[in-house]
Amino acid sequence: MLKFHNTLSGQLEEFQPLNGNEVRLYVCGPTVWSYAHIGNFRTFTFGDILRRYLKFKGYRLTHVFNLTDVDDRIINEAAKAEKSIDEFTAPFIDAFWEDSDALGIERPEIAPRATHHIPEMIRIIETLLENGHAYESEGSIYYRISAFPEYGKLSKINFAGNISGASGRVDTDKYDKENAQDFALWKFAGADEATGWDASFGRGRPGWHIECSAMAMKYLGETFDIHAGGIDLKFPHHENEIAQSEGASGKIFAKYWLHSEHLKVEGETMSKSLGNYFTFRDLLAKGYTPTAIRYLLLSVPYHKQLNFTFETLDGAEHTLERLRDFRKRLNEAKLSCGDNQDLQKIAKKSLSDFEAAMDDNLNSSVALAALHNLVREVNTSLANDTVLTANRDFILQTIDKIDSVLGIFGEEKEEILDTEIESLIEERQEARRNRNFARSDEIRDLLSEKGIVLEDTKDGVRWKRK
RNA sequence: GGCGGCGUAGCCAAGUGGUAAGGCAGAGCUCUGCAAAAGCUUUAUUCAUCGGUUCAAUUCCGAUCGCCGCCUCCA
Repeated sequence: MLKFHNTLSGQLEEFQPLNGNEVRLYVCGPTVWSYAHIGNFRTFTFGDILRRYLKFKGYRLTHVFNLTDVDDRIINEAAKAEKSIDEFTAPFIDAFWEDSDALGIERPEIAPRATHHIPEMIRIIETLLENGHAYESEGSIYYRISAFPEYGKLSKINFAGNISGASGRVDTDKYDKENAQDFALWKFAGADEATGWDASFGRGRPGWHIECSAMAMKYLGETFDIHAGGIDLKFPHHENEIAQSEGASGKIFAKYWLHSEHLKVEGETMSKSLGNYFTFRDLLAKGYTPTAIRYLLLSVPYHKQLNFTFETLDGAEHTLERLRDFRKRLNEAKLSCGDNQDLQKIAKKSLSDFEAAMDDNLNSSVALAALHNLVREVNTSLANDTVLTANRDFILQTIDKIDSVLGIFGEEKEEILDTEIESLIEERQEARRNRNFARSDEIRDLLSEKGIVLEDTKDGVRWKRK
């Protein structure tokens, strides 16, 4: 039975879709004003695990993942670069999908962009103006918190206990708002401003939160199943999405709210000033592989902070090598016909352990442990020659099922060596048969320089790339 | 000032009122002509500290120390 920790209730809840076997999922995507960092990708990897696990459970999925391609930062940066918004964001959008694909993050069914949904946002704002949930002030449109008594139900923020502007970010004098907590739905844009859209209530640009309300409701309906995103979006972004959407529709916006915790780097907040800020691309440039990064990102349950360290990332590289070696070895092993019932049981248990772990609010740590236990057991059996042909098929199927969610094994590709290397390996085997170890060691060193590692096993020589 | 989370072996970590998953690193072993690689085994009398509740606490309660986050830029 699949259970999620629902931020809305603050409790672990059994997951029950609103409509039969169909799940409608919205995950907040990136603001495409620069390259996404590994913290961003922790959340997006979580979204991917959520998506894949829902499919694993047999649900039919509509997954919407937005790209925020308009906000003040983008407008300013684009202006600085003397580019249009589209020109400015295009390379970052391309880069984002490139990174995302490399990390094995499945493409969502729908990936809408804010700039393509301005009319939808305008319509919601019109509705909110009509029903008294919004008001105009100095050309901008604000949401009237006092018209939505449930405001705060997601983040559970006690506004009474707060010092106004405790974070130093609230500039209450800047806008003429009825209430300091009221937030902008539409920001006035004067005729001199390059970026603006015309609306019945005046020219301007959308506030940050309205895009998600508009795109979620357009593609998933006024009420849908799951809304997910990073913990920092809980307030104000998601709180405001709820206020806007429910204020306009009068219906519950999303049934389950899932939030992923942040990652830290070497125990500290990731920040540019600390010099521990890494984009996905930074890590690739350091020689790390996308799957190891993915492994690290999913090795800790999404709802707990993850401490990213390079020691762990090095470890993840090795762990993945072990997993891939395992699958390859199992595939290539010379087995006798038959079916070892003990091993079948072990494989079945691993799969059920995996599922039980994921059912428990996506506990990926325990899910990985189930996989590792299977690998260890089968390795032992391989060494004892107790793996039989039927076991291999079943174990490989089990691995495939688990990996349909984790996505860490990668494609099993037939690697081909060039003939020069192949003949060197053959020459070394010949030298070894003739006990010409000087020559065989020489060849081994030569191959090592070429990045080929040899493994002398009792079944012959195996090779792999470093 | 308000609110939330965390502190488990060298590192990353899961976890539960009944005595500590998993991965990496380390060590030992197997294999090997020797290596390497690979595989296996092993690694916390103990879960920040101090009290309390309990037959029993890492797990519940309280205090203390330390770390992280949110309180209208944020994944």
